[in-house]
Amino acid sequence: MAEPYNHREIEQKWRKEWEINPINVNDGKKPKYYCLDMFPYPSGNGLHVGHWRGYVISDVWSRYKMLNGGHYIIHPMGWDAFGLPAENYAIKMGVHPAKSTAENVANIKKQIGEIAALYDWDMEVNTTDPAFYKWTQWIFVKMFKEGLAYEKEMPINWCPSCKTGLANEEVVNGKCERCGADVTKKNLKQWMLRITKYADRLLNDLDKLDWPEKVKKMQTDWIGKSYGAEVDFKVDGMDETITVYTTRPDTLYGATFMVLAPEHKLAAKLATPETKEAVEQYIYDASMKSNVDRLQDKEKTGVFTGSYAINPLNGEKTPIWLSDYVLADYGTGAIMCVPAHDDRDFEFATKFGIPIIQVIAKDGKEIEHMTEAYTEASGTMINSGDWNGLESAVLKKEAPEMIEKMGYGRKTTNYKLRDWVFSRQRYWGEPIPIVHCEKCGAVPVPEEELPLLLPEVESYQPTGTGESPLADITDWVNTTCPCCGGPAKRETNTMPQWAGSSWYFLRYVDNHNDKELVSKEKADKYLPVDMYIGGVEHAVLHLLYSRFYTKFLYDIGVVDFDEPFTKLFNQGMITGKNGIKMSKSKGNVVSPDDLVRDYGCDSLRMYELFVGPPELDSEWDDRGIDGVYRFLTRFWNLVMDNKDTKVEPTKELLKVRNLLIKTITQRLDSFSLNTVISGFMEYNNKLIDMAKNGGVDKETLKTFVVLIAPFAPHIGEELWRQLGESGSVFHTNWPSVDETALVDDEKEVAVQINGRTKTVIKVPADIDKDAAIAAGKEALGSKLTGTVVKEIYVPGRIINIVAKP
RNA sequence: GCCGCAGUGGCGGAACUGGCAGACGCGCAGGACUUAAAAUCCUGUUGUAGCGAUACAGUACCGGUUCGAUUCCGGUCUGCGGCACCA
Repeated sequence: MAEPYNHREIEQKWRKEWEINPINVNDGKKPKYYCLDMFPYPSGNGLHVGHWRGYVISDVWSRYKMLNGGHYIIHPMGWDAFGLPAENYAIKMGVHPAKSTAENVANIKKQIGEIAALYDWDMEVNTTDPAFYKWTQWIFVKMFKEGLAYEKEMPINWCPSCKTGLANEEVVNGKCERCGADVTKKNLKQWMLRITKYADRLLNDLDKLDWPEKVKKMQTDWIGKSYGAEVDFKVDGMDETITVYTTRPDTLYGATFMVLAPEHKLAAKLATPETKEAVEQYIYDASMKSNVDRLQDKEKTGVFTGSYAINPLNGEKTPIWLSDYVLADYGTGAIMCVPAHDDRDFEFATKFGIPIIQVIAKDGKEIEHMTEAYTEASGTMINSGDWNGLESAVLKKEAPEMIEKMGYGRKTTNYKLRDWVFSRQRYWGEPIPIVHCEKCGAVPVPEEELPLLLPEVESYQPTGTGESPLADITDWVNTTCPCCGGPAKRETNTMPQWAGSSWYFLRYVDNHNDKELVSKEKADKYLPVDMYIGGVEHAVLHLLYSRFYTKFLYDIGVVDFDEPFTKLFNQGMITGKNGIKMSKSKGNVVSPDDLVRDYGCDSLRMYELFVGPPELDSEWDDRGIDGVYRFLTRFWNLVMDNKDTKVEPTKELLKVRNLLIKTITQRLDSFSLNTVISGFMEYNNKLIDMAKNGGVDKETLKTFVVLIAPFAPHIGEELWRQLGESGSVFHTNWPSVDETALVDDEKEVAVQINGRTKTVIKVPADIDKDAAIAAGKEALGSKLTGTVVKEIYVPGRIINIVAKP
């Protein structure tokens, strides 16, 4: 009897051995494969089984790429360590965030070590390391010089709990993405990044990415490109023009009123003496509303300014209203309203008694009593002067140009994407490297003076006034202007957490370079990322920002690719019972540490994958790991009991071996990792059975060991040696399928009557249809009654006899 | 409200391109081994009827296409995710 499976001993043994003789080495000849995990925020809570899953997936994939293709694997790990949680922790405990961050990093690094992943810790980066954020600041300076970073005073999203401004992407349902507090508006001078300049490229280049369609669609929707026209309306009796944006210029004849956002610059000016008071009151009320109030208001409100705009097409006077359903910062902040063909305009017109003119015939006619807007762009134009009789769908496309030719406006496009609010009024972030000089304005810190170090501070407490805690450090704030040498003040806002994570993946491959962000040579050799693995929650935040940064760095010649992540895989979340997200406060966090101790790393790795399809959320159930552990024990026994086998491979054994290779490889390639594990179990059962009845051959056992090695590296390596091999199992080649071994002489075919299976028979693989049908009928015997009307034979699968009684 | 994804045994889930529904695992039941328990091994496990081979029903619901539908089409319900007055 061979020795029993002792996971602790084996795992310790190989962990040590791999440390001395690393298996993933760059000999300069092997092709590279860059497999990247989204780097974690080093939280004090440590890792739970959900974090593990992503890291296991990427490690399995890395090891597979190493075996199948002989790649040198770039598989780094680092720390996204700036940001609010560390700062809040520091405030609470009175400890410097740098200190708590360092402790957390050490702890999580130890936990990650338990996964036995191939991480190359020589490549490690930390966004809070001055040697790293030097380049985060450098990118900002470059953006400033290119006109992509600019200052602007405007009402921004403000989280009253985090006491900082937020980017649009960080506001979810009117609430702060981080803490869930209701987001309000605040007027602040902010640094902005002109991401909108890249809107078209960010949209179009999605086509060349091997990403989940879901994420591409989310980015497409977020960018929100629309096609339409700007139309100029003259204000009656005033020397003013109001420009509106519309995607439905075909309905221009149906515009019966116009609405301006209360923030529109003409809003107050349009008031007449009679309406002045009401208009000013409305503008004031709107300015007091928070995002959440605006979202919760179901009923439309508005006020008539007393002025009229002239529809350029027919000269009609249309009343100008103000309403907060029109957004100030989209399009021109003013819209033409066609109540007959727009739901919102219909609601508004109905409430305030404004005429409704139908200009597109529905089902060929004019509706007598309109109860809702007809929003389809299909039907013939009516009540539309020269445009009568045209098709709405055609006109919708052609109208922008027609309007442009007539001189009433121009063809244009619009985006939902807004520029990126980049200032945070918090301590724990990269200082924005700008100096404000009264004479020279905003001046960047000279590149050779970077990094601009984050100074020590007495209190990290956010001030809540819109100023960063850095503003209190007068001897840091007061400086000289790099431009004129006169007295000047430093920018005291810091960058958002996304700043470092938008480009960190470039730095891993050249993390000690203090002359360049990344050297040309290394960038060419090792970048971009071939496979990026992480949660879907970053679909429009981190993943959009990273694409923007990469495109910018491409434009200024730092890298010669303009998309950072060729392939993306989003793993699902591991949740507690009933799909509840694992969190400390819910008390449902499952720690991997105990499971590793009791079952071993290999078992936990496999179980992480076995719980469900990797792209879907899965509920964690501790009990299931027993099944994987039993499987590994049985597999261990199978190999150990037969390691000295002298059995020659039979035809049957060859077939099983090649089917195993084929099944596992196919499922791996399609990322169906849960069924890879069930496949292993199935073939393990089969081989145990064959071992008892006639035995198994050594080559089949070796093959199995190679296939399982990426999933259970320790047991794989140990059994590989037990089978008499001297080198590492990871330096061998992924086995290939011998198709000739899979050719059958006989096939099992289901015999059906009217599509219902009655029996299964064996037929020669090359049998022809008539013979197959005859064999099927014979097998059915007396079960086949009535008149046969049709006979179907699908080679190797089905014989179906269609009979009528 | 709009867009996307999903709905299969007691549970997690499988089923390649329309071809034997429920692989694999958990749990459960029975048995073997044991003084006993744990571990391990064997057998069974969608429902209904039957001792039984077997028959019928069955992939959220209603309908359609097809020799044949978990898979394709139309409609309904439920759950999850994204967006949310974007003109």
